[in-house]
Amino acid sequence: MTMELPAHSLGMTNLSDTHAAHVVRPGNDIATAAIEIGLSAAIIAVRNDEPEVLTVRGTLDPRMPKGARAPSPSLPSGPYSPRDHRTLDASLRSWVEDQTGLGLDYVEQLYTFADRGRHDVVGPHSVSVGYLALVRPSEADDDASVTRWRSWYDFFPWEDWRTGKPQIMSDVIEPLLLEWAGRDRNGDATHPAQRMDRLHITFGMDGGSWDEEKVLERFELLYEAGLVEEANRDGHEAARHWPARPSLGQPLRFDHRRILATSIGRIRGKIKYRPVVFELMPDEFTLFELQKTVEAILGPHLHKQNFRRLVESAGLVETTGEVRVKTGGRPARLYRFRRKVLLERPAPGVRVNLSRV
Amino acid sequence: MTMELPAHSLGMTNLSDTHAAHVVRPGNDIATAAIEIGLSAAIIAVRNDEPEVLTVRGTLDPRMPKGARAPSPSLPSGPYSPRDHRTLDASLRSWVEDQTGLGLDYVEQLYTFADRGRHDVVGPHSVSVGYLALVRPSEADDDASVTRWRSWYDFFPWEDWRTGKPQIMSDVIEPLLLEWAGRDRNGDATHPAQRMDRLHITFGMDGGSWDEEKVLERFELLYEAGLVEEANRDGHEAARHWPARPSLGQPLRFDHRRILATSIGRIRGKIKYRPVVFELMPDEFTLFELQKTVEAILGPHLHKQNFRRLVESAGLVETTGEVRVKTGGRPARLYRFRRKVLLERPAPGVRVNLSRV
DNA sequence: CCATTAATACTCATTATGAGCATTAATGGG
DNA sequence: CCCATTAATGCTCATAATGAGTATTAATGG
Repeated sequence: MTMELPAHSLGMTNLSDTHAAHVVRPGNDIATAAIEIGLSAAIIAVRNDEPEVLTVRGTLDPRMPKGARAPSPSLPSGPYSPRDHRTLDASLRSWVEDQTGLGLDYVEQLYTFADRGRHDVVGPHSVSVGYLALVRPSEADDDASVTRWRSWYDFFPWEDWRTGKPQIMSDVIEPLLLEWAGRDRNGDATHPAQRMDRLHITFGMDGGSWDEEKVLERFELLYEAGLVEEANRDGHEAARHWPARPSLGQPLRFDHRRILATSIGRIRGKIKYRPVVFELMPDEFTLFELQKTVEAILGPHLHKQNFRRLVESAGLVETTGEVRVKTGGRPARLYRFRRKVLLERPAPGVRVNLSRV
Repeated sequence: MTMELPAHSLGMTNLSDTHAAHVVRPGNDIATAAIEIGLSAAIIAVRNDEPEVLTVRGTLDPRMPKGARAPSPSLPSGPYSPRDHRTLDASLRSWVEDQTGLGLDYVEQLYTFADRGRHDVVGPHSVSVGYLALVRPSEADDDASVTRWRSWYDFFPWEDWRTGKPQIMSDVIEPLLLEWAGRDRNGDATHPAQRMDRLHITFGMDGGSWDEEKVLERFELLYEAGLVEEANRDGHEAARHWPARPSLGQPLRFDHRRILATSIGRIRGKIKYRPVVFELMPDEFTLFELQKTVEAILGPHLHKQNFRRLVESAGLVETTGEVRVKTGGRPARLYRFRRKVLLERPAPGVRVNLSRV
């Protein structure tokens, strides 16, 4: 048997040139500072073709001074309590159910962050474990007054390419980023166009292309450039370079916008090679409804006939025998997810490609 | 523009049917049990076409009774100390350098585990963050007496398909797993062939195919079945069902074999779509050396001519102009990684496919 | 000088992918 | 009741990507 390999990558190559003495300490003794672990979940649903995330309203602390602004909303979150739960997952589900009433089905751990100085909290050191959860529209009711479903583009307006390049990119972001890149040379001449390279890769500026998966990279760059409110909040040095204090998109508390960025990037990537869309669909749906859900997440428009061909030929769905009539045209057949594909999958790994990008 | 979507997945669908009362608690207060965070790294290198991992020898504690067995080796690891390091990464690099003298370049966070009862440690609760690091063979010297490079197949002999299906699969593992699956029905009749389904997916038994990326899933299944030493060590119930106490592969301390399993699965997956192989290569190499490194990781043999075609057409490498002579045949041109591809990458995400598997 | 061993160059059949064109079947108005 | 409109479906086609195989070329070691 032979395989083919794909071809490239951003390569998370971190160049740390630290080379200390070769002191070798055997064994490993775990004994150090006590830390708190916060679990946060970006809970995603697609409702009316709009990708949404469940937020918890920023409530105004009654002890706060009059006229203080309500704090930013946050993602459902809470501490990990090993006393009550054996695993992080279990703890998260429990917290989410307490806070939102939602029983989660699909849950995926994203990343563990521990940036000191990237929260507006004081107190003990905390490490933050981010999760992604997907729920079906039927689960996503709007009753609660404390939680609220919001379009994820409220927080990342520059990610909304559903109708072409968003205005905010050309009008606001690109000029500001160019200015930021311009300040690059002032620093050290060792890295000539380091910043422009990053803009090229992450924002597709200067002739690059837009990679809809690089949501986190873009947010991190905007944070570093001091262009999102969180950077200002955290007292990030770069934020002081802007006299006008620009603030792009709605901020979230703690590092929650970073977790949401990670989630969006992850789901955009995963939807392309794993049948996760079905976690967002009701039991029965038309192929076009399925397509619109995928498009809500990815942005660009898919070729309808080819989408149908792909989904059907891959055996992902089976018809229910019924049709939906009020489509505006010819009635559409209803389908359901064929769970059996999960058992049939041929040789998933055979699709080698080295770095196709 | 239109895109195509791939088609399936194991879908980490966790069915939690917990549906508590819809108690909604606003805000989010972080305040709970103090926990320790352990960082561990699976440091990988390919030396002489053998995929290896750096281990720290299990030293015999002098207080231990005479004749006690030396504890299992472990991965380089240590606690996260927020006082000394701002990020988890920084802390990890520092620990690794202390323990092994290695300055890491490519580092990637894998997963955060927190299974109470899955360590042989007593004391405070600890959460474990696993990392994957890749180093070049030139970095991987064998001097130290405390650390040791070992083939990763020492720990996962069933993963070694380089010369076809490994003996241990047919002779030992499959029979034991079938026995385990047989005990399934005894439990509840609600899940008829649940275990067989899992064997079908993870081990390709009963007509399924072997997915070289499912390293973690296989290890977890063996753990659950009580077939790896760690399950016995942790007092896992399933381990008691085996009178003969089978133990497959070399065990590691704590949950380190799980972290290594995650690493192998991750790198096997990633090498197919990101140019991470080059993190394992010296500056100059022949295309066949590159291929052998990929094969060390993936197992199956690649078609030589097609591999060359892929790598060259993707613009991943450029020739140095020199050749290597002692190849055993015609001299081979030397190549180096073309770092510029990282800036050229077209539209990486355009490769939509929904779930191609 | 020749047999052996790889490296490298090409060719070919099959599939996968990206785009259109054509047909079918509801709906809402004359 | 017929027709224009709007989608859902069905099919065809050109091109690119993949998996395999055959043919050459250039060292090395008797």
